[in-house]
Amino acid sequence: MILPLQAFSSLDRNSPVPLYFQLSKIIEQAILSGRLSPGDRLENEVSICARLSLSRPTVRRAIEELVNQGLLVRRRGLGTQVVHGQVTRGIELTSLYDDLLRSGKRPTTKILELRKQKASPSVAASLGVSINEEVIFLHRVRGAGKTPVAVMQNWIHPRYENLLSSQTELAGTGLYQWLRSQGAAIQVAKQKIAARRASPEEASLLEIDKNSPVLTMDRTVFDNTGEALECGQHCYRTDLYSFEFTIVER
Amino acid sequence: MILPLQAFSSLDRNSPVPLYFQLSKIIEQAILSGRLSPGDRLENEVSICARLSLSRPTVRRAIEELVNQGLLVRRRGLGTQVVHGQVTRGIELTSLYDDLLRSGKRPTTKILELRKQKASPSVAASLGVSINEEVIFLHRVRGAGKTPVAVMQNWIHPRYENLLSSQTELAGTGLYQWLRSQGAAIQVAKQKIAARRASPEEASLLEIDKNSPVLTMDRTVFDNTGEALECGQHCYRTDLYSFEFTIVER
DNA sequence: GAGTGGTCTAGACCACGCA
DNA sequence: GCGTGGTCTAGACCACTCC
Repeated sequence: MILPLQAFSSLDRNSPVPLYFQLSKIIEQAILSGRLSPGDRLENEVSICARLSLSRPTVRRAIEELVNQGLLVRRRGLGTQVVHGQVTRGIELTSLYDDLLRSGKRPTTKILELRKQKASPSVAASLGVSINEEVIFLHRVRGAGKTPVAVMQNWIHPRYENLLSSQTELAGTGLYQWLRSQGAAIQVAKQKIAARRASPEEASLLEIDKNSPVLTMDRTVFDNTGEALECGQHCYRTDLYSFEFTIVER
Repeated sequence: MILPLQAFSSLDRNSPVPLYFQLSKIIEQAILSGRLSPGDRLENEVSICARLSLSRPTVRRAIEELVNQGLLVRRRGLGTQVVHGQVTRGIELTSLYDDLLRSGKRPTTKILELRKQKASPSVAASLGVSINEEVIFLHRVRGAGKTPVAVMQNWIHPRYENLLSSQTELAGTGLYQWLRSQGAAIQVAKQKIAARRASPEEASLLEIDKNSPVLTMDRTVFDNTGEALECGQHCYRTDLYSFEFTIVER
């Protein structure tokens, strides 16, 4: 099966959106909508170039995006095919707030603490500040509707000090959304996912039995200058949250 | 600080290894070895091109690899810099066996079951076979030295039927290593990480208390034809295992 | 031999950040 | 205005797979 011509009518060469990105989204849409099914072969690169009057590097880059997302596989001499299996979003740099929104839940936030705090050695190391320098400490319970989902502790770099007076915005959005609104260009995150028993305090906040298992994520986030923005320790109810993602062999 | 010239002496234009890959490894090595420190600026692209007699797309591709690994960040008009923070390997398509080896442990395997089994509805869906078609079922305990680390159940596509007579090789290597030795080109994996209480059987196999938390991973692996190779449900001791990785905003 | 993706070149022009 | 990365072109040659 071949990607139908009709799908390509919408390339806009005057758009600020790069051509490779437009094309990538068009093909992605063809896959997600089912017009291209698992196992189907994509039209070959050279032919796409000809039909769309694009150069081959541009077309290759569009396809590459989807290969890196795990939607397509390429084999030299054979062609490009749609991967089988359910489509799963990769882990992206989103906050739990966005995740809940996307899955149709109504995200809620209870801010337990928002204050300055001297950096512990581990927080100082993560954020690249001196030990005992003051950083912003944020302690929240995130929920879906009336159900608590996660207890989150974040330590934010002191250059975002005005977070201290933004409690209201913070309650209505995610931390990342707020950081972006401050001009931060979030780019890289290093994270660790593990599990343990809930502490008594966590159990009570999450409304689960003492000693229940919780899923934990420790994460440090960097911006496009390569400097740390914030680090956090989060713990999630195991009955309401898990991490799904796709990895691709390079 | 500028990447020193000397580092570039080793480009081999006759090697089958692509130039962009060679260059990428050279820069990566400069970062990992500390010759380039977090915050350091990389020499600009055009100048690298000139010095190495490479075209700009080739140099860009090399740098791009490292940006996608979260080692570098680029800013238009400003340059390319090394990201702060510890370097963490991304999650790769490796088996627990490889993970243990890399961290200096001595991986052990106890195979509990290796036999044909009719596919359950969910296994059939994952592997893309008919319900009740026979697949290969593999049940193992993986350990480090004498300590059990994970209980792993895998269901392998019936086209790898000769796994049934490879119990010995399997005990000494990882499943993925065996699959590759059969010509499988593992390419994409879709996985879910979660946590729950251990079942009584799991607790006994992992030598942990009943109801202890375990970290779980469900994974389906696809080859370069886009077809499923195997799917598995694994559960890990939380005191011995966690998942670390880096994600990059696209 | 024909068809496919993989690598590479040598440019071009643009958008952005800064002085 | 200048230097940086971001996008794009129009080719070239190669490696692999299948017939």
